[in-house]
Amino acid sequence: MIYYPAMKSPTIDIKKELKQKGLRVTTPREKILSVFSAECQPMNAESIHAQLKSIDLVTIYRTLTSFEKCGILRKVDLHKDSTYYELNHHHHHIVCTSCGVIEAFESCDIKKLTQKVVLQSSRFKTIQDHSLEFFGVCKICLKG
Amino acid sequence: MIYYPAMKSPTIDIKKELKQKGLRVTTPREKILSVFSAECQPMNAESIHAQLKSIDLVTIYRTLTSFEKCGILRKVDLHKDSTYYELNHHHHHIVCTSCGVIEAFESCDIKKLTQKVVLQSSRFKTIQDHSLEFFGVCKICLKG
DNA sequence: TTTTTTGCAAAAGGTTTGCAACACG
DNA sequence: CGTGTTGCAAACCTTTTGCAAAAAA
Repeated sequence: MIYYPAMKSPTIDIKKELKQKGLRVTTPREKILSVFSAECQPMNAESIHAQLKSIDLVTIYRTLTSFEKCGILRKVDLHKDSTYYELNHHHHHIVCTSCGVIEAFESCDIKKLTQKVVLQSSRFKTIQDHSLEFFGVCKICLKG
Repeated sequence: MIYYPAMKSPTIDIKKELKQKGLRVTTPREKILSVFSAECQPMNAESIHAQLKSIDLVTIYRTLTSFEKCGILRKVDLHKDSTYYELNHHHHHIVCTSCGVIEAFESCDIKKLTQKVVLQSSRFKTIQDHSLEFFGVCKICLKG
């Protein structure tokens, strides 16, 4: 999966981050968070396991779940078969529906839209989060 | 899954719609499209099968895939375990992260944002589609 | 009649669960 | 020491594939 990030890999104090989120510091958790910190791109359980073969796949699934619950990671929907996670920064993606290349971008000014949506909604008073992904055909595929 | 639609169920000429999209008119396809037309909400293979027990689950999967390819349906990501599809109208959702209730809305003015994104992108010149879902806690859950 | 679609059985792929051994705090 | 976490095996659930029979054009 070719991926063009919107920003450089963040510097994370792994141990500190885990403690802050109320998680015990264990070797698998440190290693898995390190991978996300270094790669800064969406990853599924299998792609992490490929880099950390000594860690059981089951542990990776459990770690991803607990990281998501405590807010370290977030799920991303890229219209792929498995669940992808990434560091919980505010950014979005453009996915090429032909070759699958992904480009990230940070700017996303949908405050106004969010406000409008809340005003129109009878059941929601506030909104915590949103997912926004664009799908198109990249320049290279357009030419081919 | 409680669902509040943004619009009334559309009136669809099932046979015509199938032919228009270049699909053969078969009983399973007519029935499955009827379900979407009547319910007007996101559904997965299992929920359709629950209503159409005489149709094999495999046929439902294959039908959903072909409906998506020809543009009758689109995938929606609701952060659930299975793949949900809905009629390919332009609308979005607010999902309650506590009880799972879903509210749909139609207005979505992100043309400007889309243009901005394309201008900033070095790899994409146009964008065909976007997914936009909001996540929050509904009023009822807030009180509970 | 030719081509596509369906149903059944079986397999595949991703993810979860049970439980004993182990490690963190 | 007590509780949370890991690894292994096995189960589970959703989705896909192969193939012969049935149906559409």
